Amino acid sequence: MVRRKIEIKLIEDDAKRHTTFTKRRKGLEKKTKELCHLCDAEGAIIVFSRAGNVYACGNPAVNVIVDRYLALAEDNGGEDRVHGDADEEEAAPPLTEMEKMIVEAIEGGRLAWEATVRNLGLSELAELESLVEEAKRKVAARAREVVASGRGDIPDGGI
Amino acid sequence: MVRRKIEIKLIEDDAKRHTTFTKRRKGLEKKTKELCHLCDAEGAIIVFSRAGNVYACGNPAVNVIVDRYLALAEDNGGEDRVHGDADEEEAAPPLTEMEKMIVEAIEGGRLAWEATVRNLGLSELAELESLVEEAKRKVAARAREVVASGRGDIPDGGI
DNA sequence: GCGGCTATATATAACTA
DNA sequence: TTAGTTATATATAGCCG
Repeated sequence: MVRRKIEIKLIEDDAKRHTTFTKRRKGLEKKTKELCHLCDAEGAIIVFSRAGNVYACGNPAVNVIVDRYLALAEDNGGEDRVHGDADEEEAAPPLTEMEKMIVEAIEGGRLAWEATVRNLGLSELAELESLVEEAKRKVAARAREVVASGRGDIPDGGI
Repeated sequence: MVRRKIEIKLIEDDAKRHTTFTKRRKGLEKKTKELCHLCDAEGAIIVFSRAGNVYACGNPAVNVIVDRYLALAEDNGGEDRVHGDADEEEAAPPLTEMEKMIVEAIEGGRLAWEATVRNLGLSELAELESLVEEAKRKVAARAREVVASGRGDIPDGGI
């Protein structure tokens, strides 16, 4: 894909293969997140390297996606590829409203604390309150950092 | 990515969002397969559209990948120890206490304030800061509410 | 082995049929 | 809608430090 086109076949050289694995895996993760953000979708990617290491990332969480997939797969006989097609858009959201809000709040950078907070108990509230305090400090610190560096743009292609 | 750059934010228009979803999903599937072939890896990608439809593909099979993932996740007490996760790598700063606590307090999912904040520009920071402020007020308000009602449990399952 | 740095190969947003 | 087309934005293979 770049300075020279390559065939999609096993890369024999260990070092090269590992480098490619790392780069492409990161690219996949980035694109997975982009898809979720752009389309209000939820997904996860799980990859096992040849060495057996696991790399997974997902929105809202890999476990959530996996569990839901398994639940549906049972109904479908566990096919390699499940389809639901695109005609009946606007079906019931798979996630609860609260989950969606949290996802949006956190992943999308927009907060919907109202609903989130409403579902917390006393202990969680106390904990969360201090966390919010801390979060505020970090945001402020980062803001100063940005101002100090004289830049107001986004450092890298971050999502 | 093309005739005009777009920001990675929810696409409001239904038709456009769906088109993008389809194209990007296919692109992801293609790249997932390429990664597997190039690096002798095994992986799967699972995506739920907003409508709740599932799209999954993997090598050797989604179920195999999913099962192996779950087996590993169990040994590790969840996905916390799994390599890649949300917005940044494990290589980067480890989870802060704040992150861990928020994760626990809210959903058991994951987020990475540190990484998120690090990728924000000035305007986004300003916005986030005010949101954090607001969140703090709401948490406090809710805390008083809970105390007043003499209960510390969760109102109801939904929202 | 990681983090840049290009030069290309791909992916894909907007458009058209 | 569901496909092609095209012009750009991204991803990334091969190198370096």
